[in-house]
Amino acid sequence: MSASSLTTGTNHHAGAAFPGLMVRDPDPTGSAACGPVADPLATLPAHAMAVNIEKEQTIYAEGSPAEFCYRIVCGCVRMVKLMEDGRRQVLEFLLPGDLLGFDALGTYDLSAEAVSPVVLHRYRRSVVEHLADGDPAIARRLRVLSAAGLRSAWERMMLLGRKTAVERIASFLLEMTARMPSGGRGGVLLPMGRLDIADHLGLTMETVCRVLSSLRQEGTIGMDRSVNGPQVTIRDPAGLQALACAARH
Amino acid sequence: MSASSLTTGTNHHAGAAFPGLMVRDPDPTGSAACGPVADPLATLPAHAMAVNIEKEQTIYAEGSPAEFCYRIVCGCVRMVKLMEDGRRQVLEFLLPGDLLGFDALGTYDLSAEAVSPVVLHRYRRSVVEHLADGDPAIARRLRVLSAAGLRSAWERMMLLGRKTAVERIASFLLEMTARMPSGGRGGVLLPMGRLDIADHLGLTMETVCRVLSSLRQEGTIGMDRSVNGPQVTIRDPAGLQALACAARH
DNA sequence: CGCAGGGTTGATAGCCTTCAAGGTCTGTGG
DNA sequence: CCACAGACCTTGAAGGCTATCAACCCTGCG
Repeated sequence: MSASSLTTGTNHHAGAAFPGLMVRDPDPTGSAACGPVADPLATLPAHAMAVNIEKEQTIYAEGSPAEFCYRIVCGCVRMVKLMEDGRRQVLEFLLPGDLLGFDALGTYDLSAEAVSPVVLHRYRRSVVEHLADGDPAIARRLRVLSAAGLRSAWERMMLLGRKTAVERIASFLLEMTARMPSGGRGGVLLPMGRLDIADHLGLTMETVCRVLSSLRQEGTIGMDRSVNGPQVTIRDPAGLQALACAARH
Repeated sequence: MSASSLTTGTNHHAGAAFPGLMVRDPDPTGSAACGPVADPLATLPAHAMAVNIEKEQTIYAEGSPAEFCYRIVCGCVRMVKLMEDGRRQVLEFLLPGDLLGFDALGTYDLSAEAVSPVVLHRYRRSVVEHLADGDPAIARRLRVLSAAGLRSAWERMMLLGRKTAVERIASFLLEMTARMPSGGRGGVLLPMGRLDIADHLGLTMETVCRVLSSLRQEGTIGMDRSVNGPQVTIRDPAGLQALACAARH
């Protein structure tokens, strides 16, 4: 939204286009925005190297040295944390335009895995750090990105700590429709499976299924089987919105 | 003058003048640390203004314009998010040495409230931003702080999404003992009430009580009533550690 | 056609919440 | 000194929400 030049082409892989760093970005300049300003990170792509990742493959693993950071060109990535026990938490899903690894600190603290086939631009972290040292605007931009990450983490902590299953699913669907390219109107094509959604929302696969089914029966959403996976359609956005926040009995 | 002047007031681990935005800070210099390096933020206190806050008073409210940021000199602060519904999530507790508001973006996204009487150093955010623009080391330091905040947020999301009540309490006690000044050995004096703990861990007050009671009966912890509140003593750290991670069935 | 993987639905159990009552300590005033 | 109110904490009993276990469906594929 903020960088309109980006969203013009649906599949912005056209070499010249340099999309902004994050899909939703409250304030690209960090403060006192006055009209459309060039993204300080626009020079970054000059240092990029394209990388293709197959579905279900690991981009980087928790604990490994953080040498690179990435920008997603297309596809969907999940950020994962595991317990020895096997329990899993998907901390977030990343979509085209999102950045990953920019906030690493020596080693990665999360694993990054491809939910679908993914195309990335890869940058050397040392290069990015060097650029930031030389340009306060870039440094500021990186701080803004981290701050945005913190905000979304806090929002999700509220979801995990205090919301019911129905509220979590409703919130998730609304968030995804807002972030997905085709999210303008009804349909969302969720690239991730039920288990990924469950591990993202602190639920089980079965509960996710049950809630989705009941939402469909109530007419709040629709579910079809598209060619490349299950498609969810929002039939009653207002209803979903109501469920997402205030749905305690 | 120097950073040490800040920490003198509180018995805080020496050297770590600025333990992460929220918690501990793995690598103060950002990367390639070679021995003890002066904290880039050491010059900050020159711009500080001391502020006293009474117990249960609000330092700043969610949604209000973010004009200031703070460093805690002594006392305990809780960062809170509310739903219209009244449900509450305590996203984190901040202790002496911790920073708050440095990651704000126009407006505060969380409320900051004093759990106990609190003394703060207050900085104007515009000043901090200006300093960061002029000194890459400071800018880098701020990025490291945000990254540390993200890590602790991810850790807590795992806790909220996937851990049982016993595991949450055990994790919480261990984290607090590690962070509290007197945490070297057995006892921790928890400054916050049961309800705050519950809202931090995504539980109810009653569940917190029950789990603490059962831990006491098992001899894992001890509970005494000190002059300024309930005191928890860790009698079996290894046992707690075991409960914190693997306690399913 | 059989198989494998993901998704859906059902029955039961368990963890935690909810509702409720009792307990302990502190401070205040008679 | 004692009574009493109030805040906070603790414990008990019942119920609900979600997990667990299990079966079944559906699609794609060899």
